[in-house]
Amino acid sequence: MPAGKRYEPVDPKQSFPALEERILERWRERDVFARQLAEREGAPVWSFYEGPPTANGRPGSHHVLARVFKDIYPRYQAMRGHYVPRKAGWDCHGLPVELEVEKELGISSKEQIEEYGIAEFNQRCRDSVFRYVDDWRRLTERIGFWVDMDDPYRTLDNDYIESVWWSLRQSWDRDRLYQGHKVVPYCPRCGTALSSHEVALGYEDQVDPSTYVRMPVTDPAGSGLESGDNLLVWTTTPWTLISHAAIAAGPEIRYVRARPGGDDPTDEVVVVAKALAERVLGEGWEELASLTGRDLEGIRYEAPFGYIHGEDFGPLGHSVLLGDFVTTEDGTGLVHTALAFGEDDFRLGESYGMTLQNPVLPNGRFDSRVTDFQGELVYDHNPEIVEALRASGRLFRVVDYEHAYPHCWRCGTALLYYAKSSWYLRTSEVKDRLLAENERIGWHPEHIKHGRFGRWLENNVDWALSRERYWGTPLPIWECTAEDCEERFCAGSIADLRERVAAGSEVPEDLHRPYIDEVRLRCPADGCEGEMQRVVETIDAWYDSGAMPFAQFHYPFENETEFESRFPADFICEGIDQTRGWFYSQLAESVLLFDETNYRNCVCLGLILDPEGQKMSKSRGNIVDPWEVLNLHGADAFRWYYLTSQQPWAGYRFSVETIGESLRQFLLTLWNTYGFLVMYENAAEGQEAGPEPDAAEAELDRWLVSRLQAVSAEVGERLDDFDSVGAGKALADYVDEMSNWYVRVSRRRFWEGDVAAFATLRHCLVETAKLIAPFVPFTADAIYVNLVGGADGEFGDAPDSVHLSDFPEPADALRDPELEAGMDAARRAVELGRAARAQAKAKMRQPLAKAVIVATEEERAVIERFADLVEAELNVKALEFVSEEGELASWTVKPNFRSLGPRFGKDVPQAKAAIEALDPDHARAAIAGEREIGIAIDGVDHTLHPEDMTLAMQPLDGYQVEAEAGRAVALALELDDELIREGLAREVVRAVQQARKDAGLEITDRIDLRLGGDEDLLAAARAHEDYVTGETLATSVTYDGSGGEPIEIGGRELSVGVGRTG
RNA sequence: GGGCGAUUAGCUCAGUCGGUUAGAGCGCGUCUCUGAUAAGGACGAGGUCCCUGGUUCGAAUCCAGGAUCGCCCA
Repeated sequence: MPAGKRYEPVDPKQSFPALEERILERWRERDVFARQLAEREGAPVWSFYEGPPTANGRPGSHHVLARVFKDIYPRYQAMRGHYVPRKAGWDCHGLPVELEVEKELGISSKEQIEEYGIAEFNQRCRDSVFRYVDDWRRLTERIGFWVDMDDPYRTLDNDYIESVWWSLRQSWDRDRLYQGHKVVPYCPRCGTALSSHEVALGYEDQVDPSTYVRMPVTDPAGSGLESGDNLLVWTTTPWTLISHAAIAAGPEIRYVRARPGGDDPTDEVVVVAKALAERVLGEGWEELASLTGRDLEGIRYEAPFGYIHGEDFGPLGHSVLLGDFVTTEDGTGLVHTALAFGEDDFRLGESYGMTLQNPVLPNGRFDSRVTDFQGELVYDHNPEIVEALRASGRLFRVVDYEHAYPHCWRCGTALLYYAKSSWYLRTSEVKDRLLAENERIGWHPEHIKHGRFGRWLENNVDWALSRERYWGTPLPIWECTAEDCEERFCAGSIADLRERVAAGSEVPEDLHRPYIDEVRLRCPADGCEGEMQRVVETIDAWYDSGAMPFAQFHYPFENETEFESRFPADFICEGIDQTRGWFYSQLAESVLLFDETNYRNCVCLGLILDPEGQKMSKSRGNIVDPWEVLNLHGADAFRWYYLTSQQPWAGYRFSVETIGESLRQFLLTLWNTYGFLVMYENAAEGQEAGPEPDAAEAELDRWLVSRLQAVSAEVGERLDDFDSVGAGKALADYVDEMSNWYVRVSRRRFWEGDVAAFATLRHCLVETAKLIAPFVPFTADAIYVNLVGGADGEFGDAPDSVHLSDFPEPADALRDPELEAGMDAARRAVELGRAARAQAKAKMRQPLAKAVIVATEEERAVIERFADLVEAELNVKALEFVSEEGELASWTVKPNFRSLGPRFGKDVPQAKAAIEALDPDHARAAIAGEREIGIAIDGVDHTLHPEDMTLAMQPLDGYQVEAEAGRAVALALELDDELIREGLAREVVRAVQQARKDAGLEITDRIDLRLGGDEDLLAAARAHEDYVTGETLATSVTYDGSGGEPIEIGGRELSVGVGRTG
């Protein structure tokens, strides 16, 4: 460090937003982000995947949260020497985009979209997804998120789509892409399936007939039932009974063969779950036999309606099957199953290989098989169907039942759960691999692994990939249109299409609908002359984003090395709501394609709430606009708040004010410490270079450097573990120690221009700037640039930005744990002394003769190292130690339960009593290992170990002392004339300093001092004239009272006149 | 309805694989210190660690049930 370096003056009233704008400008000018990347090229890659947002809305505070966490760890790892490329991305497809455009156009159905024109509609979608991209860029830069937004991946680009097609073709080749059926919420009026969030919009209460139906057994199949026994089933949608296919029973559920009770007992025999028997059969029901669901499997019975025959469903039609989904929460424990109208029903049928029968047309009306209700809306005829059951003697009971049922949010029609054909990815085939790879992911928080995410994976079902929509990646499957040909083709590249394109057709510029729909291919089947046409579906936009690990590089068509060097990612980070979204889609695709997870660590983020715990939303009007925070407090305050205030997945309750708090507590403290150093270093002219940190002599300096090593180690470990909260805590503690202890007790050394103090504080601040750089990149760089580069910006061999430097490595040689512990003890002694002063109402300015410190021998030794410090802080002339039991203190022995518990177990209370009754002197000797102590419990002798007890000093009653566990400080309160004079002299100094301040003098200005007023004060000032003039930089002093404002000091009057000299 | 999580001071949150006397910051009150500070320090008020049971010598911590809130899913 060159001698006499001058620094840019530091404005103690610095506006952080303005400072950050300056730093941003400097980053731009010097291209710091690009240089950080360039300098690390060739180093080990630390890979980050950016989960793409959609830019069709303005970014909000929750986006700032995500982007701050996406910044800190890559920034840190780059400083750790890794090459950390950060490629931005945009999610462009999907239903939300379409809905937004529909809203703009004032339309709300597929028919209307098609009428409007798919080409025009998609063009509008394309325009809409980048509508706010400039807002995103501005915000991203302003909050200091370093990500390459000049070369982002975009899911709508042809290259991206081609990579997605390649991946689908991979699954196609492995027979993992197939067409199947699925039960979906479906609006029969709009003719479309609804996504889950659309369904959630439309729940309404409605009343349905809660209907219990008898199904007489025809073949007990060895179950122990008899023919004619009635299986009881329950449904709230009687119209589905027409499609009744089977009954599901829970394999572990206990069922009873029983006679109903109630007012009107009959002889009939029914079968229900035992847990529900009383509710269904009434009080007084009679159990005839008990059996499990497993026993019931295979029983055949007569279905309530004959429109569809049992055998039409396959061999198991109209028989009892086992289903894990059956509960005894409601109904009868025997579940009416109609394959086409329920998720569970459908899957049960699938697992038993049943044949789907669906007598309901896509318009919600019965088909010709249902002769009595043909062409009628299904749910209009529940009453007639119930009546028909009554007439045939099958109705056991019917009551009104009110429940929430989903309706179409567009038209209000009650939805059907309806089996539709759809394209699937066979993810269930790789379920075990998904679970195994999940084990390898470092989840933050940990419980996601086996909780929310693990559970979800365990229940994995095949991914319903297709959507009958418009703005999305087209499903690249072509089908032959020839009558008898069932040939299908899955394109894995644009070249695939070019190779097969039929005469008169060509591959379009834009791979989206409707252009891709026009591409016809030659059918490859032997002897088939037909042409192939694309299926109409697009794919789930989640698949797009999940494809980013490879599609962002247009892999495998190019950039193979880039893909490989960055796969898998070391780190991803998104909102916790992505567990079933991006976290899943990526993992599923990577396991399908590469048999490996594509991310090693995942940090989950919670929700942003207002101070009342309400979700922030436009309609509530409680949104915190990120720009408001940025303009008022700055990005670093925002970042620091998010990164350190609490575990990020727990969610945040915040307001603009909350962030001001984090600014004051941390950034301002640091800034002031830094400003203090710069002010004094600039003031000390012609200073020499101070010693290197490893050559510091003063214990305080060595302490601050030692603590720096400890903090560097801690922060590094925490950040390695994605724990910004823990790291931030360590940093905040250190900054507090630096400011409120080191600087405060070292003020005199700075004042006197002690180069060692300058060097130490400068070194520690520069290193601290490096440590905080990933958290608060602006402030960190501001401090670093000034302290290292100085006013003339000469960096020598050092990098010209903190973000180009290496993260501090702790140096064990500079650590001194004993010193740290000693300082701790000294600080505690000071705290106790201050408390004692407050208790005694003895002002700090009044010097006291001595402080008596009660401490053990070991503590005494360490505190004595800092005796001067403690004396100065307590303003006492001397320290005295009491370490023997005596007039001030007594010993007490306390049991250590941690050690006693495992050994004594139930007898701990007795051991406790025995220990507390010990003679303290004996206990001390035992702890010192000088003698053994035995205690007897229930006639058994035990020897106590030294760690079984702790010794504490207890101040004796009757002394004005402050005490905490084992320590105490007492103050001598008697004052003699000399002490009083000294106290008064200090009062005078304080008054003069105030006068200097009021007169607007610089701290280095020399003054002529004129004092007048109370004789005692003047006498005290005279007696300590060197002290008074030295402290106040007075070159001359008179006591004639001429001029100056009178000031009142403890009932005495003092007039102070100050005038700048020369 | 299911899964997951949360519940600790007026507010925002810590609380180390169970150790007996539960902490911090902010806010509030009293005092104090101050030529780095938008600050610092001391003291004080403020707690049924959501409730009920259980396990244990010992529970904010572990288990079960319940309540409330939130997220995800239906």
